[in-house]
Amino acid sequence: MKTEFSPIADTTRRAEIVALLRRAILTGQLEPGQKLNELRISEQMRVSRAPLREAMRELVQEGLLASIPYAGTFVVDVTAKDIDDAYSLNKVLDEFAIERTWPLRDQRFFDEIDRRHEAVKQATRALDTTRQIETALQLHGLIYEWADNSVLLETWQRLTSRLQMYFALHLHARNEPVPVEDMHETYVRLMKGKDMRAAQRYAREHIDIDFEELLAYARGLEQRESKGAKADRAGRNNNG
Amino acid sequence: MKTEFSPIADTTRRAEIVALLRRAILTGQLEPGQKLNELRISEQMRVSRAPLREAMRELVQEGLLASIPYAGTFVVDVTAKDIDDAYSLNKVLDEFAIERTWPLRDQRFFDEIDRRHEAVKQATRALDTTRQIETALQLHGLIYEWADNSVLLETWQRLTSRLQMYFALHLHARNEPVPVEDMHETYVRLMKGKDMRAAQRYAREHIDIDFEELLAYARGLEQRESKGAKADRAGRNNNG
DNA sequence: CCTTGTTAGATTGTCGACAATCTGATTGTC
DNA sequence: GACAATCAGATTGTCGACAATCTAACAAGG
Repeated sequence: MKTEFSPIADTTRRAEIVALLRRAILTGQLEPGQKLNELRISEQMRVSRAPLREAMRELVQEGLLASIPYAGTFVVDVTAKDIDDAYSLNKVLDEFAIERTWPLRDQRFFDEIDRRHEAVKQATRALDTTRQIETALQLHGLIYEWADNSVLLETWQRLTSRLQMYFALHLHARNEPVPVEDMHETYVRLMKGKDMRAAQRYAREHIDIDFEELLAYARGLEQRESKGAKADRAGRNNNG
Repeated sequence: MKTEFSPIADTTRRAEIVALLRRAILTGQLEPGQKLNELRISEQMRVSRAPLREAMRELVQEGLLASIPYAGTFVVDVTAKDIDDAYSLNKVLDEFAIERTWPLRDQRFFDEIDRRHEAVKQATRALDTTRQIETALQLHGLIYEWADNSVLLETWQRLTSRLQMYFALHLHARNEPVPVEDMHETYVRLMKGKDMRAAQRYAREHIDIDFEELLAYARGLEQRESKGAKADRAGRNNNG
């Protein structure tokens, strides 16, 4: 037989802790700048500190946490500039991803983009903001998964996770009804069409719309100078 | 007084272990696919396994190691496609980095680019291949440091470290005299000039030259299927 | 009042030992 | 001889305890 098996699930506590913490950060359960007390968390999770600490090191490298030796590990405090940086880079990467994906589109691609689009619409109807963000990013991520470039995909995933965190926080703070209109209809149609340039152009503008409001919100928070921000700056000194 | 102090050095064993391992991988002391035995390494370094394991988790997220639960942690086995992926992405990023750096160039920039160029020339004269790679990448990295985009810089650093590893391995394997000619003269001149498009164009071609040979070498190794390659594929399953 | 030295408590970093899992050889069965 | 079951050794994952370091409160001195 020629059945395809996907890799088996990670069965280490470490992996589960990583997943738990990541989700907590990305959904805004853990706020930016907040300190993570190892003993407290390990007791809550009924785990020793060893796997917890290893999990935290992973998340530090992933860019979601920042640590200062002997002081603690904190949820990163993303500044408006970080958002802006990610946003401008995203525009460039999108263009590249679409270019690479374009000749590789096939029926499976079309089915998948429809499936993800459907997921967004469903979350929108259900007024589930968190899920809406998640599905929208997954829809957007398809071009990165399809571009057949592992480094590009990895880059986008890193970029994305931090954006998701801020999107979630943003909506959580405003706590207003989700726009019911579907902004992705055009995007999907263009990605299935024949004009690559048009798709690239629209992706750029599409990003603009999504980020505009987020940026304004982030700038509004700029006065706060939490400990997480300091950790973010001090944490990365790989440039010896 | 108004003296500026740089952050104090990390004084944890973990940080030193990370630096040690990273250097060993980037210089080719540790070969791709090689398994890292925790007990053996911890005894050699005279540390316990706890900080060593934490250090290894960091390097896994950094993309230099890959781990399989209960099987081990391995030096990543970069394939020709990985190189190709990184190379094509690098072209896009270079264009972006130059665009962002361009209006920010000042006297300090010119001084710094000269300094780094000088370091390359010195390493070339000294026939120190490892140092030559290191300095060349640092010269190239200036546009990323100057572009004032933290996400971009981070992306480039990740990209770079894997390339450095393979460059080192490549030269180590061939063990032939270093080209004495200076390929960076034109690049530096253009980066100091007034024509941004020309600089971008040259950067593209410059990358082409650097990577051409490396890619051919990597393709030649493609027959080998070591355990590290499997680990590389199995290690990343963040797409739930 | 401000600064400096001291100290107790809390938290992070590290260690050595134990449990869980994998690998490869060995044995027994057909 | 081929194959499955078993077992011993090695290696990774996890635990609980101890050491190193930080923080904040307090006292002493100017």
